[in-house]
Amino acid sequence: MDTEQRKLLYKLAVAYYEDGLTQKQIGKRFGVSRIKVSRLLRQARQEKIVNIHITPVDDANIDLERVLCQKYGLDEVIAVPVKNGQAVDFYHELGVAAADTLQRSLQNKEVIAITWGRTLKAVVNNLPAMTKPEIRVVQALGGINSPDVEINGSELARKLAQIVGARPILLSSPGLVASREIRDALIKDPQISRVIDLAARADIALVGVGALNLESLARRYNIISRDDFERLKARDVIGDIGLRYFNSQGEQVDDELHDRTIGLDLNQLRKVKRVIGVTGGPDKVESIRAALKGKLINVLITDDNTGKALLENSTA
Amino acid sequence: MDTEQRKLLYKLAVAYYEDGLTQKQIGKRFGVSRIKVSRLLRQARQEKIVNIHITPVDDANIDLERVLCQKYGLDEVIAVPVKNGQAVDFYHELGVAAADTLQRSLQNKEVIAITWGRTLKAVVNNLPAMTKPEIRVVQALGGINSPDVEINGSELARKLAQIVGARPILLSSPGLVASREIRDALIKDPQISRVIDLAARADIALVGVGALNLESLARRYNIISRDDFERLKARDVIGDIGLRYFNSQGEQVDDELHDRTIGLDLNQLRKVKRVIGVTGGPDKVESIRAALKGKLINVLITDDNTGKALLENSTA
DNA sequence: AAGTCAGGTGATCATTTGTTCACCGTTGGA
DNA sequence: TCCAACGGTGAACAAATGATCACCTGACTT
Repeated sequence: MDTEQRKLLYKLAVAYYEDGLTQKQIGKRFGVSRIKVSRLLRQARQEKIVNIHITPVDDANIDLERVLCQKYGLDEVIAVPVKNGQAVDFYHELGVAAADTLQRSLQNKEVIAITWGRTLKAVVNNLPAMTKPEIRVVQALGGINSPDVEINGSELARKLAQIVGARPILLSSPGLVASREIRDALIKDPQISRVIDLAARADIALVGVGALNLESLARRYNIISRDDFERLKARDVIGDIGLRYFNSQGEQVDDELHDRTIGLDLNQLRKVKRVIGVTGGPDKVESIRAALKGKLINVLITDDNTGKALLENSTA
Repeated sequence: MDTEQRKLLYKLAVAYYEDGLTQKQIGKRFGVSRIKVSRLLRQARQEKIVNIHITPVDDANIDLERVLCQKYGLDEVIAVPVKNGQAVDFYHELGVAAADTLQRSLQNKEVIAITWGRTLKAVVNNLPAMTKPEIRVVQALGGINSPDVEINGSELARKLAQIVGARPILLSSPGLVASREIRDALIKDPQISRVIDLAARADIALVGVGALNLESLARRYNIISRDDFERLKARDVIGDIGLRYFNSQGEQVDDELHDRTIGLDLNQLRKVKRVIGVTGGPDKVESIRAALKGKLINVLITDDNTGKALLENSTA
């Protein structure tokens, strides 16, 4: 390119980026039409006369997060650094990161749906107190019988609401019942159906991701029976979100369990604009991958080891 | 600042500047309001997380030009490099630079006013041919008797118009007459007054700057008499633009010469949005400085030596 | 010599961005 | 305990910017 031209681009760039003039002002000053200034400035960027450099923060996982974001089409990924695999720290770290992200997402009048699990408990416990009375916290899955009452959906929703200063909206029913008939009966109750409808319209959903294996709480706490477990396995189920089971493509699997579950289903969840999935661990990699493939989650909060594993291709 | 906060700023900056997302999209993705994205991006710039660097062009005068621009509140300054003080090259170089600037300023239907002089001749001679029939070139000062006919305003206006492919509008009168009465009579002629009126409404004025000294063409060609010269000197006149004389503050000086001159006066000139002054040389420094102080010129095209001299403070 | 195609132009319109304002919650002090 | 000042917030508005379109010009082809 012409030296004169380069010089002009330089001058325009200085006027725009350093002196902060508007394109119109620059056009007037240099006797060029406003639109031409716009084009010349673009050219200056293309010609690398203007360089925009972003100082990287010293966090090794930034790249990992970005690549994951792109690979799975996510809105945001946070991969917290976990040196050793210590369990206590692990949940805490995930909880802190998720709490931060959740807090940032809160304005004043959202509807937040929440499921259950150890990770979500950590999220709730790391959230600072707020006063947001117009926010509603909705329990997205019925109650769970577990030794640790604090991971129960009702308890989590209640506590989250309390911390946020919001109104809790709870599901007064179990998450899983013995038969389809019972489920149907419960669902007819407006007290229940209304809550689920509200959860389906949530602005934000805070969910964990379960794996279908012997370590999973659902199995360890006998929430699903051994028969259920085996049957799901046979149907290539790989994990769940809120007891809604999916296969390796993140598709909802048609099983009678589905008809005994009371809570948000996966198709409803997919419609929520911001689904924050907080989860990690070696045994969960494949179920997380499936959930991501199925676009069940928009924001993934996990640890770096899990993140790295997700970058590699599925072994299945 | 918080590391988490820095990380967020980094992510937003990458999304905005590298991935080219809009602030609205980023807000949606990160669960933050659009307006907040705008504020955070500004913060990222303040915190130097985002650095905008402009590659300097290898032209030593860029800084000089910029400083001059600021010091005198000009729109633009071009200081062409002149190693040796060779006269021929000097006018040619100034002409090339001015022609480039003028050309850039031309759209399609401007009115260009032009005065006279050696420098302007060089400008016109370095302009490439164009076809802009809607442009009008107006002679801003009546004719001058000089040995070199090509520096005469009529000739310059005619030639400029021809090269641009535009319509010339000439002043059929001398630039300086013997008495106020003659001037008044000529001015009454609509043929003449209309031209001056048009010049006063010009979009662009192309002018030289004269010094009031013995080297000046006005004196050498005896355009102004020895008496005129001495009288002006006594009135602290320091230079002229188009035979309109001004003092060291660039203010028009009240002298009878003024009433014998036919052409644009300084107050009219000042109203033209884009006055391109093409001029330079050691003997002209102080008169250029005065013209700049008086805001008679918006765009200065000169040589680097003159530019440097203008940076220093007046000796007067 | 006429046609046509590419490149560049400004006008117009739509989008994006920044600014201003009123509001709210918090904090620090009386 | 109350009040006032403050910082932060989004809504509404204004400004700036980018995208699209139709047009023109100049160069090359037929």
